[in-house]
Amino acid sequence: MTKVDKIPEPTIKRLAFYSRPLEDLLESGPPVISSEKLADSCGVHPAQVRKDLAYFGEFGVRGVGYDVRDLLREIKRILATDKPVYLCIVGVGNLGTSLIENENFKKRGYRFKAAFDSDPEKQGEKLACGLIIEPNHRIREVCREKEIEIGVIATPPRGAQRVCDLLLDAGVKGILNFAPMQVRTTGDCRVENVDFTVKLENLAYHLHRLDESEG
Amino acid sequence: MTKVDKIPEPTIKRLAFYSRPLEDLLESGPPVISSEKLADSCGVHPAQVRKDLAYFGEFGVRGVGYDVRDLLREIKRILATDKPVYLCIVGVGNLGTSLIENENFKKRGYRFKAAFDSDPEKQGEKLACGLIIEPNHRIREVCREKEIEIGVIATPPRGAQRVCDLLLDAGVKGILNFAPMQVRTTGDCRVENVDFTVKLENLAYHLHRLDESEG
DNA sequence: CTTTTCATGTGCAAAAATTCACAATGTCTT
DNA sequence: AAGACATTGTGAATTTTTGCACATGAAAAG
Ligand SMILES: NC(=O)c1ccc[n+]([C@@H]2O[C@H](COP(=O)([O-])OP(=O)(O)OC[C@H]3O[C@@H](n4cnc5c(N)ncnc54)[C@H](O)[C@@H]3O)[C@@H](O)[C@H]2O)c1
Ligand SMILES: NC(=O)c1ccc[n+]([C@@H]2O[C@H](COP(=O)([O-])OP(=O)(O)OC[C@H]3O[C@@H](n4cnc5c(N)ncnc54)[C@H](O)[C@@H]3O)[C@@H](O)[C@H]2O)c1
Repeated sequence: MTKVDKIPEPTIKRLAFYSRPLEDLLESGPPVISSEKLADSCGVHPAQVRKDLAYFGEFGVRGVGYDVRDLLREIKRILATDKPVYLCIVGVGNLGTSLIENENFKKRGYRFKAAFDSDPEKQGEKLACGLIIEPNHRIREVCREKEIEIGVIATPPRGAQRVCDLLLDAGVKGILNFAPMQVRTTGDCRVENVDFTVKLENLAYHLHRLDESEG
Repeated sequence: MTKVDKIPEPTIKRLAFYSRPLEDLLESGPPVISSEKLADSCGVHPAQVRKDLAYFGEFGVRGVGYDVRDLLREIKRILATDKPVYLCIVGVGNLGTSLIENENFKKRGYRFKAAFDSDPEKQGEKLACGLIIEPNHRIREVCREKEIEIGVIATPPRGAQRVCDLLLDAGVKGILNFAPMQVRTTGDCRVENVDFTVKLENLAYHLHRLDESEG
């Protein structure tokens, strides 16, 4: 299907990145874009864009560029977001609620099909989206029943590993972890960690470097 | 100060990563840790840990390992998070509120010193942390007055670039951007983007790959 | 005091990722 | 129809990052 066996990990990240400006262009913009323009709006090198896309096929027209609509469709197909992806969330606190209510996920085909929380006070509560918060012991059954592929962890770090184990047991194939700790999984479940403080520490480091090189 | 001019970007990211298990160990664990153990709990290679740390000095003891307390202090010093870092947030919606209320930031020395929102309904509202939501036109004055170094953007993507420009004008040196779009800055202000859907798309891609290789 | 043990720090090799540079190939103009 | 032009797709060169392997040095054991 693809030109090489193993696609570089950074390429996958960038594909998702490319789709943002393409979505904007689709609504209001020229129907065609060059690798240079696309690279510009994503802050990468034009050759990088071409090489990334070339792993999966020849989507462009020489001398012209890429058809915005076609390219976006191809990228979505590659990333497997052309069909809905079913999610569940564990931990319906501040962050969890804001994730569920966020329109961005739905727009991109990610659907929350279930929500779990260990707090008995919250169980049974009906969310704006219509979901009812269920207890943790239902994770296995509900995930299997609703064919949930990805679990989102939005609990405090203390409970994260236990929740992770429950999700593994429920057969999810991917976990998006917001708790600031490393969770262990088996080989056939992939974890992506989202840690804002890592990004902040990155900023703090470079701010400081800037001061030094100035002085 | 450091052994080479340019520290690899991945090294900085990992330093932030290393600090989390160290914080846990500090509370309850042995006072010394080996590069192997530390690497294990972060999912990286032991030699990587040693090399990353070696850029900044010799923090370990041969035959023994690293003193947890010392190492954590060194890492915090390197990342410039040994002193408080002042933040402001623009866009106090679902996500913004959950960020402000999150204890994790405070624990690591990040302090929200101001909050802004363009919605007149929200302006003047007092948050749980004591901050009062101010209008955007106050960004410049307040940021300069309170010596805010980093701005957090939590507005819808449409307004993000405008907000970014205001923050630049206010003299912030770093921006943490949660809006799913690329914002443009001048050279002396660094941007870090947080985009959950990129991570989700990553997961979706690999889920699909897994299916393929199985079939 | 000497030997053994253990884990660091690091030069070097390998692997991965990025960028260059240009032939290939399409469109537009005359 | 031919030439000018623009931009892709890609092999090669370069840069960056990772991992190996072992000398080095500190502590513990004998
Ligand atoms: N809020 C943020 O902006 C933010 C930012 C970065 C990281 N995080 C991380 O995300 C996680 C959630 O943050 P939050 O602000 O929503 O916290 P929160 O305290 O508001 O919500 C946590 C929720 O998880 C539930 N919970 C606790 N243990 C559970 C378990 N074992 N199983 C199921 N549910 C459980 C609680 O009942 C609560 O509803 C934390 O780990 C936090 O560090 C949050
Ligand atoms: N909520 C999430 O979990 C989540 C996840 C991923 C990304 N995001 C992104 O984060 C951003 C905020 O998300 P949210 O869920 O909090 O949205 P929200 O609609 O709840 O809040 C947005 C807030 O920004 C304010 N605002 C709008 N334009 C502004 C401007 N120009 N200046 C100042 N304030 C302005 C609004 O008044 C509102 O209070 C969005 O870009 C969203 O895509 C959110």
